[in-house]
Amino acid sequence: MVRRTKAEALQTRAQILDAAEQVFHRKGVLSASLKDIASEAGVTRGAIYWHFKNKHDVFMAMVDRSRLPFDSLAERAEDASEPDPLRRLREFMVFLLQQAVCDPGQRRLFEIMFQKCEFSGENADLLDRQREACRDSSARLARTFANAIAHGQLPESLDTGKAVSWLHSQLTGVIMTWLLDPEVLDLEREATDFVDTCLFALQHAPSLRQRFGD
Amino acid sequence: MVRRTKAEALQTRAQILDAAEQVFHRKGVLSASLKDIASEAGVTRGAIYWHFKNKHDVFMAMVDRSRLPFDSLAERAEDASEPDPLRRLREFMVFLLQQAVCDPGQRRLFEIMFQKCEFSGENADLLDRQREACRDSSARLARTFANAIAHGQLPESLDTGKAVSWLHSQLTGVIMTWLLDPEVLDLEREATDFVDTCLFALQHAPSLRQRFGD
DNA sequence: GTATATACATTCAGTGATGTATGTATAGAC
DNA sequence: GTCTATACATACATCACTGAATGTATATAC
Repeated sequence: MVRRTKAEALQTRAQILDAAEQVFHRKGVLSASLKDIASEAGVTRGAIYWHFKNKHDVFMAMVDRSRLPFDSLAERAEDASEPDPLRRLREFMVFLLQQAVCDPGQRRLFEIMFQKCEFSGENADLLDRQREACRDSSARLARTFANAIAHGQLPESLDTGKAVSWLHSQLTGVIMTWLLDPEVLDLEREATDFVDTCLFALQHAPSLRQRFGD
Repeated sequence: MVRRTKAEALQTRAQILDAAEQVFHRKGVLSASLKDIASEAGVTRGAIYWHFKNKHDVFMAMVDRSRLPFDSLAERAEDASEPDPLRRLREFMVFLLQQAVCDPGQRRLFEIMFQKCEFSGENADLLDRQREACRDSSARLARTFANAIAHGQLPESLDTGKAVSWLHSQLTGVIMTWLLDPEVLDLEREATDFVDTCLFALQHAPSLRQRFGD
């Protein structure tokens, strides 16, 4: 059977990306061959080369496809008319962590990016894109902090730059640590405590305040 | 020229490991070929196959070689007779971060492990070893915390298990974030503030205390 | 209804990497 | 001084993967 309809072709494309996710997760992005992906998807390499330029292209498409559903939540926190931005931020962080635990696809993606991917050669630009995404979310965080400060939920003297990179490190680190050893951490249970600890430090730690010596 | 003396052979071995570190860092562990490493080291693949079984063996040897010099510092913090364990812990953490910034070899190692390595196939056991190392250092941290609690430097109600994994996440995260975007973080300057924020949370955050509901 | 572009499957040549086998000159044991 | 194990270099066979070329049957445009 050949020459599917357009809808079927789109489905084939999606199958390939699903298969790629599985195979990348199982064997690593570089160790995975297009043959592996093809047989996992139930097609031949020809189908992959029809839809994509090469393996790197498949990988990029797979990453792009998972534009996180977090945007809407994050946007509410940085909305200036939001009366309780800190609570939104808390919700967002907890949701992010819970999602990593409960959504297998999300977890697989994290594992691929953190453990099953070599950022070298062609994949090096993936690092650039992560950097950009990181800066984007940092800008959002900064706006959220400003919002919370305006509402008296965070101290005015908070060094927002420091606080942003600090909070970012937190989230990255806890996800990494959990991925490495899920037995030890039990992220699902401790997510709220973890987030609360972060927020507590933001509110009260003197070392996150601005310095006068600068 | 062939058949070097034993000392020269050891030096050749070290050269190969140095070269491997460079090439792994530049091209990624999996993308790097033994030919690359050999020419970087100024030898042929024959020399590598004499000293090592295969590329994976080279990689393992390279990782093992860098048994961190942190042990002595960490040991002092968990020594029960240490009068100021929290200060030792602080010193240790600051030293760790400063080392990541200032020692290029250390930084290269971090970048290789975090960004230039696929933990799949043969490399999967590297993950296991990291997990073990992580558990080891967690046990040390737990002893250090107990020590600090005994000295009244941390609250008795501190949930040490939670605190350990929390602190571990911190360090992992800040190193990852810094590696991803050194421009944004300036870890060298902010290392002490970062550590102080961690310690502050340990001392004061209610969400790191034990719960009665359990 | 025909033509053409589409959505793949199949085949093939080329490439680079690996592991091993072999060559070789010397260090060190005796 | 001879002999053997050592410390490599060189040469070779193999293999998997890639990318492109070709084949082909059918949607779809007209």
